Order: sequence, then C-alpha cells, then structure tokens
Amino acid sequence: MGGFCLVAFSAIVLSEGKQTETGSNQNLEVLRHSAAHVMAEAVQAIFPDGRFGIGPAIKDGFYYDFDLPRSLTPDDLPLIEAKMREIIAAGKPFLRREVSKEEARQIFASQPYKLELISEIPDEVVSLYQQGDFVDLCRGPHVGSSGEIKAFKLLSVAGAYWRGDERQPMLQRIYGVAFDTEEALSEHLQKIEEAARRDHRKLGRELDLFSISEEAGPGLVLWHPKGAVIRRLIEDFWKEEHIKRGYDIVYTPHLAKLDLWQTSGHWELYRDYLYSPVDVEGQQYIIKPMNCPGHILIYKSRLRSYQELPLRYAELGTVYRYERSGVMFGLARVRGFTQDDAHIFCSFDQLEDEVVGVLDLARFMMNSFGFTSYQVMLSTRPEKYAGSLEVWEQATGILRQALARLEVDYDIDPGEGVFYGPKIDIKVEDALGRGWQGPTIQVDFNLPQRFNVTYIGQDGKEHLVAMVHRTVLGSMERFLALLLEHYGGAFPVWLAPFQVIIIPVADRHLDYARRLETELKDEQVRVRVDARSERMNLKIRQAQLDKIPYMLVVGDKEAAEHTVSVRLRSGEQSSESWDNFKEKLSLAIASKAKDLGI
RNA sequence: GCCCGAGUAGCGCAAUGGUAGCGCAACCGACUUGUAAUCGGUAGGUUAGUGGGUUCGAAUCCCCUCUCGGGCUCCA
Repeated sequence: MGGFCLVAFSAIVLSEGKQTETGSNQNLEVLRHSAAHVMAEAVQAIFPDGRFGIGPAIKDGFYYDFDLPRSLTPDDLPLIEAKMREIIAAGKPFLRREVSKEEARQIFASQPYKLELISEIPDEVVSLYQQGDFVDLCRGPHVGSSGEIKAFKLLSVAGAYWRGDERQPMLQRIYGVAFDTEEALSEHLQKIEEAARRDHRKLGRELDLFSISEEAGPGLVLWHPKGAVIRRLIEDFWKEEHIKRGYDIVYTPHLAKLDLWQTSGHWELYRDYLYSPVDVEGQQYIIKPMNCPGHILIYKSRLRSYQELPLRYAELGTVYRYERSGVMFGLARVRGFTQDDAHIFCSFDQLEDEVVGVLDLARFMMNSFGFTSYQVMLSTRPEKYAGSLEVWEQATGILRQALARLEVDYDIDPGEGVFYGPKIDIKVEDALGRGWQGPTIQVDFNLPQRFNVTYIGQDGKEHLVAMVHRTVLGSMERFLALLLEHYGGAFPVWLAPFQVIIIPVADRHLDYARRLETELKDEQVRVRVDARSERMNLKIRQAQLDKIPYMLVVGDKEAAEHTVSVRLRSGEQSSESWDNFKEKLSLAIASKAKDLGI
C-alpha cells in the first residue's frame, strides 16, 4: 500500500462522511495513526522548520516521513520519544475540522508536500486534525486525546523517497510500534528478539552452514560442508520427485553467446541485471541470468511432434544477476543463485493440466519441508505487456481455473504480472514476517515467438508452443534461508546435517561408540562419535548448540546391556535398546517426521 | 543506486586523542568424567583498505573506497 494514498484518499472518504467500521483491529490502527501524529508534533517541536510528508499506520505500528534541516541519528529517537511522552501526558485532544482547499493551502503554505497532496484531492473540502500545535491534513479518524496512546516505541530511522519514487527527494522516516497495552508491546518486542535469534544469517554462521566472503564478493555464497549436506538432500529429493512427475533433467552451460540473449530479449529488456560480456575469440559471451534459452535450444535441437508434448525440462540451474548494492540480503537475495527451474513446452490445450500439475507439485514441496502457511498470489496483466489482450485473458483464466481445481485460496495482485504473461507466486514468510517469493509459475507468450518454438500438430502444420517457466522451491539459497528461519536451525531429522552424535562417557567406551557408529553409517545415517578427550557435559552442550536431533550417551551400563541413553535436542531423555532406537530412527527419517518421535 | 548507522583476533564485545584488552573458539598439557561450559598454560590484531588528511601523537577527528546492518527504490 502506498502510504501517500492514505492521506490523499483520506479527505475523499471524509467528505462522504463515512466512518463506520469499528473493531479492535480498527481501533489499533487508529491508535497507531494517532501515535504518528504525536510523533510528528514532537518532531515539529524539535525542528520547527521541518517539512512533513505522510504518516500512516502500518502493521504493528506507524511511521512518519520528514524533511529536516539535518539528518536524524538513532540518538535522536530517545529525545523524540521523551517529547512524545510529554505530549501524551498533556492529554491533548485531537480536533477535527473541515476547511476549503483554499484555506488549507494557506495553512500549509510552508509545507510543499502537503500542498502537493491538497492539489491532488478532487473535493473542494478537506479535513484537518489538530492536537496541540500540530495540524495535519488527514482523513482520520483519531483517538480522542493524545492521552489515549500508552504503549509505543520508536524503532529506527531510515531514508524513504517521497511517494516511493527514487527521482523524488529522500525524506527521513521514523518507524515506531504501538499497542494498546504495555504487555502487548513488550510481547511484540520479544517477538522481534526471537526473530533475531532465528535470523538465517546468524544461524548460518553459528551452525557453520555457509558464508559470504568479502574476498569472493558480496552476494556470492560459499556453501560449507554442513550447508552443502542440506542442499544435497533438498536437491536429491527434488530430482527424485521431478522424475516421478514426468520431468526430464537437463544441464545447460553457464556462459552463452550474447546473440542468444539478444534473441531472447534479455539483452534489451533485462540489461540492468546482466554482467558485462566477455570476449571469447572475438565473440561476445555473457554469463547466464536465466535458464530458459538453454532449455529452448534443447527443445529446438530437432523438430517436435505434438505427440511428444508436454515436454518438461528441469534443471538446478545456477544463474548470475547483477543486484544493486544495498539490496542483497543474506541468502535471500544474492547475485549468484541456483534456481530449481523447469520449462514446460506444451500445447495451449494442455496448459491448464500442466499448471495444475505444477501447483500440486509446489504444494507438495511446501508441505514436505514443513511450510504450512504461505500466500498464493495471482498476478494479472501489467500496463506494458507482450501478446494480445485475448491471449492474456485466456491464460489468466487458465491460471484461475487451475487454482480453483485445486481449491487453493489466493489473492490477486493486479497488474503485477510479468510483461510476457500472467503468473502465480507463492510467498513464504521469514522470521520477521517478511514475505519472500518461493515457488512461481509463469506463462510465457514472448519467448516461444522470439525463438519460434513450435511443434508439428496433428494437422501437419507448425504451431507455437505454450511455455511455462516455474520453480517449486524458488532458489536453493533463498529456500535454505526460509527453511533455517522456519525451523530456527533445528531441522527435522531427514534434513539435519548430523542426525546422531554418539557421546562416550569415558574413553573406555569408545569401542562401543565406534561399533554403533559403524552400524548407523552402514544404514546411511549421518552420525559421528565425539571422541575428544573432553567432559561429557561439554560435548552435550555443544551438540545442543549444534541442534543435533539425537545424542546417544554411552557408558558402562549401555555397553553391558547393548542399549543407548537417548537425549533429544529438546532435552528429553530415555533409555532404549539399540535395535529399538535404530528402528525408531529409521522410521523418523523415512517418514520425514517433523518431531523426533522418541 | 539512495538515506542513516556500523566495521577492533575466527565469533561476541571493551578501549572516544596518549602507539589495543576481555570472554568464547584455536593450540599445548593435566583430568576419564553419567545428561547444557573441568583446570592450567600458549599463541593470535600494522583496529575493513599495503587509501588520503588533521595532530607531537589517531582504533578514536575529517575525506575517499569497500563491506555489513536498518529502510527506500528495484526484484523475469
């Protein structure tokens, strides 16, 4: 939601005199919006010459954008907070009044941003809210008095372009959170702390899964052995499932002639994301940003009959894209990443079944990895688009139909489709509730035409194929980030880099420990013995920190009775006969169980 | 790319103008331990940059560059 709309539309709604809905969510939103006004008043008191942008309520809180004579630093926040508390303690009433636009222009004569907003309001009457010395152009509603705002905290300052447009001046935005009780506030702050503990960047280092080295370059991921184990398991599972579902696995080169990317249109339309060409014997090549042209060339390596369709080419394809500095984010947004890509070539008649198949696969993948809540978005035709309106309508209808057939709940993202076709995106949330695009299903009307990708139909004539680009995880990098945050690093057994660690009580128990290790290794279990001459307590602690699912403590008793003392990373303990444990373990692994089942 | 902040040993941090210190980790040694940190010792940094400046003196102040973090923009 563009913040400025809130204000711009506010007066419209007001002039109709409609403020009907009530309810606690609504009340919280009002409270947060009022907190934004109080913050603006505080900032005005500190910076009398400040210019004001907009200040809406957002999820959990509010922000306000300012244009101030100097930069704000985090040190300013406590000062502004203190001023806000004064305003709150004073219990200033929020006064609403309606004035003509002309009058409003006089009131906001020194406020260029407000004047801009006023000029875009179609009505002749606008509404103002005032508390203390601060007057704002605003639809409202607001709380009765600043005294009603109790639990709030300012979190951060950030730059934000006026109206979200990078050609416009950059304002300073202060973010805050507000709740109706102190308890709710501190609960929320605790949630933020918990999210920081689940941050995949932190867990990645702590669990020794991956790193991003300044020496290699930003946005380029180094997968450490334990991270690589998880990736390998994901990839193996992915490949197996794709083969089951009629995909062919292919490989394509990482470098290809520039001409190919000119044909595909990427050179023209996607150039900002491409790395500079390299010269190979006088020919220009670029490193691939996408896998599609490669798959198309495989398709086009010979004439195709309708009888072969659909053809589904899948590749764990590593691509490189230039991302502007400042947009990289851990594993979730990088410059080199491996997509779990596939391209489906089919006839238009087959499109719906194919989309259903992909949707079902995406859902299966999400469930297999434990993601139970995700958001499905259908993105429709943008303003700039390739192909005819009619084809777009038809394809969008097919996507809708596919969603309906699988009874998937979804939201519509109007105009957010790619220029070459409509798409379905699945968004997964990270620990802080930020949504990341994982699986995506995109219909393409553009590439088949550009590359003349055809098949010979029953009628003996050439027909253009329908093409679907799709991922069912997204990319290995982003998917690992989401998995890490989802599980807080405590992976289900089937994905855990180490599934079992054997901890001998004393050195004399090493032989027994080794015997167990060998048996488990024979069954492909990822196991090791902690044979260091350290105290058992230390080994347990470290295994806990490593979030290893099963710790087997073995001493005299176990060796004598052929048992193991099982400690789960949850802290639960039990004594099990060796065979019994092995059976439960293999069951937990095979069933991809989310809990440890002992 | 833009705004703000930060960068000190592998990690977490201290030292705010007087030539760097702590904890964990690492290494060595002792201990052989029953469910989340045994004890002792050793070594490790030209303070992001084989950048520039101010100063008698810079981790500390200023400029440039790089990287990271919070946002904005972008995200086929």
